[in-house]
Amino acid sequence: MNAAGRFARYLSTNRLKMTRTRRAILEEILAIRGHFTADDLLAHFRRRGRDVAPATLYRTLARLVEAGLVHRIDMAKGQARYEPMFGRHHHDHMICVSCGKIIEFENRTIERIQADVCRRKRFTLIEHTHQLRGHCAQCSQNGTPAARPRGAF
Amino acid sequence: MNAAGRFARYLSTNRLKMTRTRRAILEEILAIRGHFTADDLLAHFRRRGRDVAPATLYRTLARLVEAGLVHRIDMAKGQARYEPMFGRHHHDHMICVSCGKIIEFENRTIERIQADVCRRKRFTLIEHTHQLRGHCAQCSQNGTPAARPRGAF
DNA sequence: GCCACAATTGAGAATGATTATCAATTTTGC
DNA sequence: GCAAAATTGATAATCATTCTCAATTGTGGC
Repeated sequence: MNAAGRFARYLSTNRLKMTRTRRAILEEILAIRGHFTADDLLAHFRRRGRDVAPATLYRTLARLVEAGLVHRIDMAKGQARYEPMFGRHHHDHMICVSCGKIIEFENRTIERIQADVCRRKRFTLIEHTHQLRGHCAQCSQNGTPAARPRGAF
Repeated sequence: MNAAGRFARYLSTNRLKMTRTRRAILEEILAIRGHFTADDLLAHFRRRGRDVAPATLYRTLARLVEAGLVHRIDMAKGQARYEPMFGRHHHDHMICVSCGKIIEFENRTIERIQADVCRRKRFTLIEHTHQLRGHCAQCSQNGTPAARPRGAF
């Protein structure tokens, strides 16, 4: 089933409604197709004359995350990032602290070990975050002294 | 060298000063010896009559983190946790979403694969976060329906 | 297709952890 | 002991996100 269909199903299952605004937000996300912030989306809408209230956008993003159609990446500070998860499988992120680029990676072995660790501790895993922060290839090459964290000497 | 000594060294290296307040904060952390929030520390001080301004505490915690003596655990929401790192090596965390308990784990294989992944992508790793969220042994056993995330059906 | 009712929206206020500001105070190298 | 530089604390500011609530919009049942 496509994204809109899955969202519709999720909504009706939870006695929620498929509204014009929700449809528009989902379409916008399909169009962006990368990592984005709530503000990115709001800007897109503003540029197109269609104005969506921040509160509404945040609410809809929360529903999309619940529905499993969008994934939220909590950053240590600043705005959270979101990414569509339509027909994609789980992956984790490397975040460049100088240019902000997000690089995806996935590793089945890590996931497997992680599951083992949980089993051993009788921990029922719901979700996990695995973020690597550092400098991407370009930024390490160019040297970015300004981005070197304080106290790293 | 002990924690106070290492902090003193870090401070003088960076032209910072070892003050009465900083010493008190470090001592308090040594006494707590587990995971704690900034508010936990503030409460401890208040209870003892010694009042420390939140701004000062946050500043000092930042310095301790920079000095590598304390580790900051960024939570998806709410206050950050801190933990002393005096003579401990790196580990990651399982966080119980119903009782808030933090369980530590460490796995050399995961760390090694992680380093491999970075090398392959020419990514210069500075730090990483690996958090597993779910229910701890006690909470899974007791059943905690209230904590079941929305949309998990 | 209409209706009643529950869900949604938007505007704006509120939240809450953390950071910035700045005058008064404390450290420290010399 | 002094001067310069760093720190403190009180308070205001930040800022992403959530809450509130009245007005509007979908929807299941008829």
